[in-house]
Amino acid sequence: MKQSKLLIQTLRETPRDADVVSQQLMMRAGMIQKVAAGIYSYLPLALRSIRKFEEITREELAKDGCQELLMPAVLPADLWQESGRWKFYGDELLRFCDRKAKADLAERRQRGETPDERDFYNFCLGPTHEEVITDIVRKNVRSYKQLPMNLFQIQTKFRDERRPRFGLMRGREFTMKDGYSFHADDACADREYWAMFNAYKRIFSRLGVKFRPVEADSGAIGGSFTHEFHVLAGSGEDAILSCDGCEYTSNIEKTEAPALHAGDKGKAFELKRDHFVTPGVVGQVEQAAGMKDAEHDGMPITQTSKFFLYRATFADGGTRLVGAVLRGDHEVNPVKVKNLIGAAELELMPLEEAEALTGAKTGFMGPVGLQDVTILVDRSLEGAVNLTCGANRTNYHHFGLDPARDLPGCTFADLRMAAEGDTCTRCGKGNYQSFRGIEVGQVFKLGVKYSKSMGCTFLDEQGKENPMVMGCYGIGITRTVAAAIEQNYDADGIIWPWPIAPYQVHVVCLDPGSPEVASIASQVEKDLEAAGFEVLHDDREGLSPGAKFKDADLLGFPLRLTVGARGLKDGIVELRDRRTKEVVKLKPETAVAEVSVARDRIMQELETAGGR
RNA sequence: CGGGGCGUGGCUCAGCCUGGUAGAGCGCUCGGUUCGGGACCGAGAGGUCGGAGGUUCGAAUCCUCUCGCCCCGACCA
Repeated sequence: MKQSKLLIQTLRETPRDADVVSQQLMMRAGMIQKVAAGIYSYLPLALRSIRKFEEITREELAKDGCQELLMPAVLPADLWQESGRWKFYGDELLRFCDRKAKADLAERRQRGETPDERDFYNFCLGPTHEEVITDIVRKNVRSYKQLPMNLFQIQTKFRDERRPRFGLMRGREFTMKDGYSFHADDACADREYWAMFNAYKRIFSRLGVKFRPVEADSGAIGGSFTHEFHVLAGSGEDAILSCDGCEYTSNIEKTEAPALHAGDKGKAFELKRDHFVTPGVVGQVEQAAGMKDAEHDGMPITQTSKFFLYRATFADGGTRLVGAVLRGDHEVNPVKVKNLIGAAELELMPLEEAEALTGAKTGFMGPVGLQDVTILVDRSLEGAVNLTCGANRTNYHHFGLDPARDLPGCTFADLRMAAEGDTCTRCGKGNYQSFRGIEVGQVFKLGVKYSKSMGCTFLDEQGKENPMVMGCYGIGITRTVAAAIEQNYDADGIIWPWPIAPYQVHVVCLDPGSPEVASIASQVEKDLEAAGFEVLHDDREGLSPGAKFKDADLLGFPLRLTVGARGLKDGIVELRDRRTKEVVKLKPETAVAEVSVARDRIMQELETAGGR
């Protein structure tokens, strides 16, 4: 491909509205162009990478017998009502109405009525396709003999994100591989789950990025278990903890926190209800230092406690107040609190309300004596005595708290945000290490949630009707391509992993005005293409060598082959590795052989550097 | 949705406070000199200053409303 004919405009400066590296580089490299917030055109270079990753995905899924199909992006409301999600999905579901519903709406308005327009929405843009696939399967599959079945599609999805950002990483429109499996029983669904887990490991390994499968939170009503696949990158939005002694790797939202020693486990004092006057003491550090009496001159921070008030909302619409008690230097993990009580939503109580409820300013709230509040205590405080806590009276703290004694009916559980350095709860030997990750895939055991609500059943060997057990498996295709850049770039531009590079070799001709040089460059281009390499030939005239090199670095193809009059005087061209910047001088006739050697070396490095 | 910021040639920005001929750099076109890490000279093309209304003799500039975009928070491939 001749670069002079390629649709591309590189930018020297970073567009102002690009905020993450992948977006900045893709825009500067002329790969994507923004059309609206979170909505992008994929220009030729970007599309090549996207297609390559799709192909890797297809090939690996085919090995597990998955079948590709394609469902519509525009979906009728009926199906979503059947699963119940029309009501619960929220504003991320972009809903609209067709001409018939519009006419109905207009007619009602004509009659002087003021109907709610939302009641007339009868279509949506699909953010995910459980409903449609379940509908297809229930219509076409009736017998256990046809199961299991694993179906997938690669399709443009739309989610009306509250805040689209980060370019392709969190767009509103994006390309996703979504797969769904159907099974006669749980055991079979579990086997498929692990088959997909392994397929995903193969897919991301082939991609050539560092990644981790991590145990994730499946939510209170979610399936029984789930793994997320994360590309490791400093700019990732998710925190991951990974044990350095075993395989346990999990999203910090879910990571089990070990119980740590807390408080004084010796002789218990009475809860001193006469309060310690602690004016101006809000933080735990001051609280610990401020606890003084005849026998104590301050305390360790591990003997203080902190308290959070939440309002939990349940699926049935009911609400409940929940108080969480943790050691003073620990962080609360709201996801654990939410899952423990089985809430659908959990929100930190607004400060004014919490102050009204407890009768104390922030910093002086505590769990003792609160009515109608479910009290949860982190398990690190189990057995602890002589803790301090807010006294629910401004400028006062209690001293001598024993949760088991002073908080009747409280529940001890793991409420804490695990932290780097904590001892692993699985092996008990290693310590957690922390990483940042970009979630690019998820495998999820759905169970019978959709098959039950939508009547997706089969006849078993006894002729008895059963709901199918389902699993679902997603990969954010466009996000993954962006994530690969987030992980692989330098000050000069992108460093493409070989398997998804738009082109593999960039032939840069420095003197296209010279017929001899131009013809050798074209010959090298032809030779490489004939050998199966994908080549972009920078044949543009009138640009200085520096400008061409800058562009080549920005585009970031793995290998650059420089063809210039200077080198050809000595009969050589130069092959440069984008990542290592190493240069090999070679004769043009040996280009194919040398490029092959370089490719083999790069692929070898990818294999050793990948995920585990 | 709450809080903050920004909309001026394709890109980055100045001009706005204090109203009076719409600017610079990059990119693009043409000519010339250059030519191994974003060269130089000259000549060009390209903008209803996000939109609507208002104040004024006169608005990119002041006022009102609106739309879009970006950042920070609660949600997610």
